[in-house]
Amino acid sequence: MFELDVRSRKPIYEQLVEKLKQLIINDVLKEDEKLPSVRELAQQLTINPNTIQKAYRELESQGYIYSLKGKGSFVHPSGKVDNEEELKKVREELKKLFAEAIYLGMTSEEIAALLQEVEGGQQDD
Amino acid sequence: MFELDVRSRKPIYEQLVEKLKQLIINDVLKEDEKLPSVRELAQQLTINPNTIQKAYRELESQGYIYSLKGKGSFVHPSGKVDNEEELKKVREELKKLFAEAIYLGMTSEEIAALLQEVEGGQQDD
DNA sequence: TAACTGTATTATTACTTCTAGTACAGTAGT
DNA sequence: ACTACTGTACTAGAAGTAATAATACAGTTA
Repeated sequence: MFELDVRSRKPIYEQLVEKLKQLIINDVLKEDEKLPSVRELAQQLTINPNTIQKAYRELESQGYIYSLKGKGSFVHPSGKVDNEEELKKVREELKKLFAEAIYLGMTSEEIAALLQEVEGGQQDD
Repeated sequence: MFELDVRSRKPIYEQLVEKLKQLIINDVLKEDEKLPSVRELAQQLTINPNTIQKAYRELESQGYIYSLKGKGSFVHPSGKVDNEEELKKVREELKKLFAEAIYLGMTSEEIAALLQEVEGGQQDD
């Protein structure tokens, strides 16, 4: 499914959250699609089930997946995500990153071009 | 100068790097301005000098400040920062964040508006 | 009932952060 | 030369976090 860098300074469960988020955002994992079970994914990646669960819990609290006891964990339908808290964080991060990009010499045109690139890729894939 | 959240999950030195970066980017700390010495800032914030040094070392490696033995640490002039590695990271982060923002329901117009806002604030303050 | 699912708890190990103390080297003013 | 600043480096230990391991409980499905 994907790889993790165990030697990284970043915690494994954070890497997992990021990777899964990317897969969901880029529609590799479709709406309501079932994710691998905690134990199954743990076996595939040869890491502890508790670590997987921690990542799933985080993803659920951020609104990216939902979990049903006895059934499994599923991708939260994109349109129905209503996470104002998460949106606020993203806006703040965007502002910081814009300031940083400009400081490092990027023009707003370059940045806008990146945005268009990503926007196009969303429908396409 | 600023405050740190010791109870945060984030390492103190990382918080320090972020805060100082913001001050530099937003021109609160001007070009070639002298930063507080390692020991001085440590005393002000009541944290260990080694922690400050770690933050300064990180900021220097990212091109935001430069340090002169016996003299002090200073803000790197913005125009002369040429950190292609850092720029690459920022581009990647921007792409991820754009995808995430769109997924959470932001339109590219909203995102572009944020960019304009930040761009205007750079000259203004 | 059996075999799956998520979830929770406790204990232990491993790793990172942070602190503490010390030391060395360069700069500036006296 | 002396003093008092600067940055930098190193070792050792304490404290906190991440990751593992083992177990248990609850809900679903066939």
